[in-house]
Amino acid sequence: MITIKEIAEKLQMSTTTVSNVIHGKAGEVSEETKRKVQEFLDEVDYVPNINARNLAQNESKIIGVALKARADKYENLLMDPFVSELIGGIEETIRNAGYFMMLYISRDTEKIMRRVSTWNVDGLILFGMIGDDGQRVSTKYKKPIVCVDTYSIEGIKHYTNVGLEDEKGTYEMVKYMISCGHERIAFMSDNRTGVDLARFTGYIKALEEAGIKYREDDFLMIRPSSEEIEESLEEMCRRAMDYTALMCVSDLYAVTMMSALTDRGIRVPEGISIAGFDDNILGSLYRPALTTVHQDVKQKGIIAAETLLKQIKGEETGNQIMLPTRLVIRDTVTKPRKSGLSSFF
Amino acid sequence: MITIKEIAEKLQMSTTTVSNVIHGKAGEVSEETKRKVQEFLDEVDYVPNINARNLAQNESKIIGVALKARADKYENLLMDPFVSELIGGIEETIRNAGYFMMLYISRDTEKIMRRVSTWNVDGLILFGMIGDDGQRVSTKYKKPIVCVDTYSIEGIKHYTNVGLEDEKGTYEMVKYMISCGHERIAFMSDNRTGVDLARFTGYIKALEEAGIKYREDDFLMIRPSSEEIEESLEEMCRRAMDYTALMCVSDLYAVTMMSALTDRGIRVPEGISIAGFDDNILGSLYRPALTTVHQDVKQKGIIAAETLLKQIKGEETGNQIMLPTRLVIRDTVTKPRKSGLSSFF
DNA sequence: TTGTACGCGTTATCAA
DNA sequence: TTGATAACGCGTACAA
Repeated sequence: MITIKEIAEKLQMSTTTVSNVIHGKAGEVSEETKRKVQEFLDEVDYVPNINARNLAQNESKIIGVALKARADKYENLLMDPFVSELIGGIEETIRNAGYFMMLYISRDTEKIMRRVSTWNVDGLILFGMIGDDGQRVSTKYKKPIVCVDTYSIEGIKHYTNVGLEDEKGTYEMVKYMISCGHERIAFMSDNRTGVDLARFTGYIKALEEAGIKYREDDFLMIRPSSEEIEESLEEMCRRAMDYTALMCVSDLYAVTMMSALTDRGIRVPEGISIAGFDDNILGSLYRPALTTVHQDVKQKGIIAAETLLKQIKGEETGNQIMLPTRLVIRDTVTKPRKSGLSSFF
Repeated sequence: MITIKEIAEKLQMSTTTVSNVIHGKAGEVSEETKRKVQEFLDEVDYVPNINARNLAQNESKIIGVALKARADKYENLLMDPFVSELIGGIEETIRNAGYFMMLYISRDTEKIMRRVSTWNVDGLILFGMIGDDGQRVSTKYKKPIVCVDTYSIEGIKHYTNVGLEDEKGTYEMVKYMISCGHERIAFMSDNRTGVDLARFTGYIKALEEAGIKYREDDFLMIRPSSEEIEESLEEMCRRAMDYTALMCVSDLYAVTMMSALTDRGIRVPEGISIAGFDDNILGSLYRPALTTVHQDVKQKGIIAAETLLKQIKGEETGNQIMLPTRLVIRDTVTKPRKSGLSSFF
């Protein structure tokens, strides 16, 4: 690793001159020396020491991306197609803007913050925060922050959330289900906070609007941990049979349920209609193809990164950006079956 | 961001003492001052500046992870479940060892190298390299490198490849197909290099061993770019009908083909048997559940990271690590249909 | 146009 | 047991 100092020595000139050439401060240096330095630079393949540069300039050109994993979900957060697509969008945008991406995953907000502030990253993108996580972060960390899909950011200043019309998405889908003739519609998720809560709210709203009464039983709470999943699926399938349609909080759960139901001899949509949310590869490749609520996840990542870059430049960005959803009608929601499920056994 | 210097000032002592307390050099400092410093440290929530630390110690604690995207595959490389699972394994291992992960994606080896050497990362994990990419990288970049799934690393020194028994995997699967009674078995992939070539070779080997003659037509070359995919799938389905079984190079293609065939009224496995390779969520969730060759992708990531960390510590690691595969027999490979496909129309 | 000298925050050396 | 001081490599204000 050759240093500026060494180069200056070899070339019999000052470090300032070399540095100036490197940074293309053309006016400050003669053509002659410029050429000489440039040649030597190429020859020895000089790469600056980032640590020294960052230390001197007090910036890092690094964007920190911190994912908070939920203990009960996926052992490997990146396996979630949603997460990887999101990161893909972020990475691409950051890279094109000349920044680097530091990826960090943890279940523990404290740990995340400790690590993140160790690296003096120029900005932060947070995903998976719940409750007052966001606030705790933003009081500790004074640089630009953009959150993705966070539903608890009231009253915080330098803080933008990139979210989705979650409520509207399920609202429209459930309304569509009702328009198909369904009256007994269950909702399935693994929790009732944040994004999931918003989607649930849309479901409730559509039911209410149609004069359908919601009972607590209509919420199917799946337990996705690998030890419990089989047992939980068994319960989900049993309970699902009381309904003619099932609104799932994600494509993953929708497809998982279709598989589980198929294994138990229940056909979709003949036995029960199912809708998902996300519109990812899981649902589009499955047969019957999944009727779902579309969101552009990559776009979400791009917007999040762009917003953060703006903030780093000092621009104001507002503190809520809502991306639209769109119904994707495919083959898993049809008219309800006539009678009980008994005909399917 | 409070610094050691400031702390030392406030506490009326030297930076050395503070630094010693931070690093737990217990013997060097009295209990009394140790306690005093520790208290203050907790109070102000001190976090070290990594740039300064790295500068002083001449290391970065960063592992670069460079993914080379193929132009014709996925616009968003991270959407590939394989890639995200791999990265998940790497990230976890790196993090637990106190390192950070820098993620960089590009199609251009030169660009990757330029970026990567700017960051003086302590080591490099490369994925997706083909041909002499690896060599070009390793001549320019003198620090530890670990490649994943690279098939062209002969004669390179500080270089370890973490691969898979690709050939053995398809060999055993095709052998299994043959044992089920299949004689007309096609192979499907989108290229014929690296990993795909190895898997193809296993297929050929199994055919030869059974005395089945391979014709060039038996290789179904899919074109996965989004513009061509529909047309290509049409062709794939048409050509697949000449066979009783299809060995796909990945679960993604296997499931894609099952969907496409289903859409055309061909049932799997009644109409045609299909096997995949990878054993990811796509195949396990699909119904009929996919018969496939299992590989532990997360483990691959873990091994790659562990190997790199060893190299960084100066240990020798050999230059080929081969992970095992395992047949996962589910529902998509059965006995061949009796006659032509006409009975299915 | 070029060079000197200092600061960035930390760790390490060596003297007190 | 503590403290001064010198590195680490780069950028830059200011002097020459």
